[in-house]
Amino acid sequence: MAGKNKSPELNADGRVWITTAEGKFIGKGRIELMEKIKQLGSIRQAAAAMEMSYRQAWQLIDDMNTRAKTALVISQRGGKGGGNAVVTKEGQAIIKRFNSFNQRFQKFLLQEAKKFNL
Amino acid sequence: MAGKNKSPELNADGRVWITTAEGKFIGKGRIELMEKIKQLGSIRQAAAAMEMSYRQAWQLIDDMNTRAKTALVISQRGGKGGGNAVVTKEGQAIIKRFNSFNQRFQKFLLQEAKKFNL
DNA sequence: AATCGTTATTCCTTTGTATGAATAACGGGA
DNA sequence: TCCCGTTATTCATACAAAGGAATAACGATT
Repeated sequence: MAGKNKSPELNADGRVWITTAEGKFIGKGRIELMEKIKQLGSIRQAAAAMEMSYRQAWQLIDDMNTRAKTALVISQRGGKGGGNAVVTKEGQAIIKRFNSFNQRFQKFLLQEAKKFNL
Repeated sequence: MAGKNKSPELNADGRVWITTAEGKFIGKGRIELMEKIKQLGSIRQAAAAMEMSYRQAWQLIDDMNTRAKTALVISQRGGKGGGNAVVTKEGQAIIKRFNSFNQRFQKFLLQEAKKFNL
């Protein structure tokens, strides 16, 4: 019965996100999704790139857009290529905002991790 | 009123936890559970105090104990009061460790929140 | 020996979440 | 006009997480 290998080496981890009064608003996943949309110009292709269902991707976008003062992603159907999606400048602003916030958080975690296994 | 707030009341939030090589190990919920056990001396009463099912509480304790190199909570059945549970000194050490880690994180979040609504 | 309240464990049901399928709408281009 | 790939939306289902119920084991106290 080979006993389970105990892992005494502890590490610091965590997640951060941006909230509104209604609760969790934007985290790592939605940021990645918006970045993929910016790259690929399509919700469907962005979802595929993240191995996420189109349905879920669309719901995330929809939730973001309805809660934000100004839409973060604008999409159109029909036309060249069948349709497309673009990240608005408000969307790009919040991407930057979250990423710098998250970068500072990652540095914080690194500092904390050092304190752990002294 | 507050300054030029385009997006209304955005806030910084997040969670931190301690991991082992096997993944997430201890977060806010398990710490609270251990603190309640320390207070009340009983897994069942601790679970009730947190409005958590005994079943889940027991599973959390079991997972913690099997993964830690030394048990964090020791329990006995039978005897005075029907049984009891105590937090070991290793358990108390990790409670302290997490709480100070988390306190520094809360300060970090407060700093970040200030940057949000400039 | 019987009682008591807790720990320890299993089983079944419920609830919540994620996924896939299917379909309509759309508009540029062949 | 028809075709194409995408957006937009609904429906049913599969899977996971969570909870309650039920039961056995335990040992001090009576």
